[in-house]
Amino acid sequence: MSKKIIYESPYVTTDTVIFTIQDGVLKVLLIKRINSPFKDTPALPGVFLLKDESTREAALRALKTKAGLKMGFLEQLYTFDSRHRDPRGHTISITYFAFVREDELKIAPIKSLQSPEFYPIKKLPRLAFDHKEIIELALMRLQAKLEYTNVVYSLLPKYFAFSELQKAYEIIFGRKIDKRNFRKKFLSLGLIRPTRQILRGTRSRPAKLYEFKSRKPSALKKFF
Amino acid sequence: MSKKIIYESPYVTTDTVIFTIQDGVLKVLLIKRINSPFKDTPALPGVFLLKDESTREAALRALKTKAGLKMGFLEQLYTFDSRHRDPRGHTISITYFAFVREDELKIAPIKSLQSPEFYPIKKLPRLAFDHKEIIELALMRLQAKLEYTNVVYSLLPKYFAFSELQKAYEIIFGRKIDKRNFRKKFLSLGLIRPTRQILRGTRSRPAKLYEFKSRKPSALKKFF
DNA sequence: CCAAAAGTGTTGACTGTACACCCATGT
DNA sequence: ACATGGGTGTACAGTCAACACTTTTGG
Repeated sequence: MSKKIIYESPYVTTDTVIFTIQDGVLKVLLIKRINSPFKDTPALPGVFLLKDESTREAALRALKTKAGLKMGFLEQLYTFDSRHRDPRGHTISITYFAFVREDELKIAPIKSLQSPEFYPIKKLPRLAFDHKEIIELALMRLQAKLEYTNVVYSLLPKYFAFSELQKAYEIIFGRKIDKRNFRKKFLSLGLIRPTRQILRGTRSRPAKLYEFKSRKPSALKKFF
Repeated sequence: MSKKIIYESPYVTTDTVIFTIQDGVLKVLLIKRINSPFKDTPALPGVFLLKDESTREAALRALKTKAGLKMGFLEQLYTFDSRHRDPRGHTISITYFAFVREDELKIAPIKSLQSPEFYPIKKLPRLAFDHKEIIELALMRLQAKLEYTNVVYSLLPKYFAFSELQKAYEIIFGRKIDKRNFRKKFLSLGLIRPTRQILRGTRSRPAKLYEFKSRKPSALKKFF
């Protein structure tokens, strides 16, 4: 029945890619490693799995203890298991990713913090382990997500101008989009509605503010 | 440096969903478990990971030893880690999936076989662990793959009639497709070319046979 | 000659894309 | 008054879906 299992398990870790937009640039959250291997090298926040801990729980724990970030939703990205990805021995990493709005980026001052910082994705330093590869995959998934789902809402505040929405898309895809076409297309999806709020004080014409009808993830038929 | 790691790792397994089309029906490969838990219950072929074995290698080993199937390509599906998915203790499973053509289904007679059999996906028996959930996810991915990539080639022989191609799509999506529109759309993708081969002996008009220009996986811009 | 599947085009609706000017405010 | 970003419509091209009849063979 519950016979003792004789196989020797590999080490199991999680690593998480947190994206945000800051100063008009897409950034990822990295910490500085305080131990060998790769001491002092930037890396994704990750931890070893504890007994009976799910990988998602472990990922949230890593974000909280190493980066002071309290996240809700995380989506599983991929499991990395190349044989020599960790010099400490056979180690697999179940990776997650998520996006946060700038105004949610309250990094709490905890003692265990490991110099968390957001780095522009265009200018990443040399990273520990295979974390560069993980970030590249996460970026592809982020773009795919924007095309097929309504997840942009997690990058925007409750009330937002159309131009902010468009800018988020432009930053993540790295190209300009036509204003009129974008507005038409996005409105036709029926995901957002105009509000009575108006954004003033911008030394230009005030902008009508919109809000998402729902802030639950849902898949779309077509997008870009 | 290489300090001894003190965390206790969960058990690590792999499970694989192999799809095929047989008798005009989509089927998955299952084995019968020979040990507890879930003794004699159908399950996906899977194994515990060995020391320094990659999860993909382990998945291939499971297919070979438990089902006598020698596979090439496997694609990672998802990592399942619900806390109580395995009564033997904390166990995560990295899952894979693939499709094979009927004529590749040479199940080799190996002593270790565990009654491998293909089951119609519409009439699955009660399965061990969370394997039903795994199969459901794999089916969704299979359908998505057909929409965005050229992977159908792995379900078809080298030379095939257009109607065979269409039937593969109809079976997997579970609905009829218009002959003329399908032909136009698929030809416009430029993935296949007509050959000089002709399929005769069908008591109806002979069919021109086509072949894929390339049998490497590649992503398409648009599809269905 | 009959049954069976192969093969073939047109139309209308919709979707995506390119493109340029006026508007409301802050300074 | 001017600088700044907000807001709007049209026309063309490409794509998708609906739809029915003729052709070629085997039996």
